Amino acid sequence: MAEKTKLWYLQNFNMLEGMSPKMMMELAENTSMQNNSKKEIIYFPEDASNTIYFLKTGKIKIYRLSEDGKTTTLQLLGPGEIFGESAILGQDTHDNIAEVVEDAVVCAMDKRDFQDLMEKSPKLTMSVNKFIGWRLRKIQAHVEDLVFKNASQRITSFLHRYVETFGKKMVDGWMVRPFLTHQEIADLTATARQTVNQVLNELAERDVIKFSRRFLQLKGDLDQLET
Amino acid sequence: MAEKTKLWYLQNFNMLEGMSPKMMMELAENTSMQNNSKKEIIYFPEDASNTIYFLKTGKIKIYRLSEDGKTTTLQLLGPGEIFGESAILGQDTHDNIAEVVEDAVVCAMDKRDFQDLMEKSPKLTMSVNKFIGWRLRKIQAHVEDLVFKNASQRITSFLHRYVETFGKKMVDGWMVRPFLTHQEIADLTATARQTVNQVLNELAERDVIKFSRRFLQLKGDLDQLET
DNA sequence: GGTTGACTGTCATTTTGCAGACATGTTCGT
DNA sequence: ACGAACATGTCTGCAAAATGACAGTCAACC
Repeated sequence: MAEKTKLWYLQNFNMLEGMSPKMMMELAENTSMQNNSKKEIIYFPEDASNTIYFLKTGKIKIYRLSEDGKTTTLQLLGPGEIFGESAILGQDTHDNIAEVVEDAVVCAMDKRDFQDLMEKSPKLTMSVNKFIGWRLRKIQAHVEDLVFKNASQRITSFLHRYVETFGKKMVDGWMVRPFLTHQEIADLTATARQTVNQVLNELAERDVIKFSRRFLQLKGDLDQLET
Repeated sequence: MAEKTKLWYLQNFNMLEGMSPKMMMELAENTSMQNNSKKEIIYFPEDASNTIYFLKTGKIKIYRLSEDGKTTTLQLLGPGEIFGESAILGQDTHDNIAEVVEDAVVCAMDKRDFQDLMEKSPKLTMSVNKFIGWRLRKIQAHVEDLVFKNASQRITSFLHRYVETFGKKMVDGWMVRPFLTHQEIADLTATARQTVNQVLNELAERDVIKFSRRFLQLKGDLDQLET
């Protein structure tokens, strides 16, 4: 495959910013690409974690199941994010599930290759550390939300983050498309489907948002979605 | 100070296992020791994170406050654990509070020194990654507990972990001393003080445990503390 | 050794949001 | 164009636990 195309794999990843072109080439050389469509599972818990993934386009969710079949989503990832990082954190199996939420292009790299590169480049190591730290903060904030906020606050502030991350700014507010199902939002916020529905309709009532299955529109400013 | 004493600083840290003696000397050289007594704060959020800490003896809790003064404890750390790791994860401030729960000996090392050593030793880097991965798993399990378990299950399984980690095995069960206050347990399990009291008394009723302010005794096997 | 402050034990009260049930609406495949 | 599968809207009851209030206990420190 043409080198240019290979390099394209690795564009738009914050984590790799500032790496030397030579390094990037080497990385790209070891990377392969796959197309995954909605509902495909990338890995299960107990699967060997030999691979680290770069999400080029689409959305992936990382979630967990309880014994009695309930679901909670730990993270919703968009373009530019990395997942399956347990591979480079010295763990040989995954402990959660990665599933495609929205058709995705994923770049995969063997953990050994990546670790070799890390040994050669302290700069890469630093970037990885930074990324992990950022991930750690995010999940701590998640805990904080679960403990301090009630159901509807969790839903509202999730919407805030969601619109901020995935939305497009318009003259009169924000637009996100496509949107998630109520059940998906419930799993992300540790609430019940019915509660999500209720809160969403309340917000629509107050004319803060407008939504349907395929889009969500925020009228006006992001900070209406507070508390 | 005598080199032997310096080296003592760094014994019993899983993370440092398998490091070369030379490396250990270098690490020890850059380490200083401090005694901290109960209720002392080691760092606050927004404090610059220039230091990484090794907990030699005692207990430290890492916690967060909400705007309206509520508390939740993210982690309770015992001898052999590391904290303040955000320093090596490329973040320049802390985002939570580290407080001494039980008189502690803490070894402190400047993050720059530590990072220099990491650059020299890929082995150390690997260990650090492993440690971070482990920390990440722990907090993900915490989230899972919060979402899937109810208050009394959280309290019981916290007791399980607590006894396992800090208790001494006896002929007829386990003993932990000193014990935590009900409020501290409440903060760790995201429950109310009164609920902790209730659950504890229930367990005592069923003759599974016996406790007072200063100790907790588990009669028989750990797996009585399940679900 | 008595007073102060922290911790424990136990109520009654109130709230939140989950669960179940079911109707309606939408999408997609054939 | 039809029906199955999936998604949304809405109601009702219920239960877990937080909250608030207060009495009893313990320990430490003048």
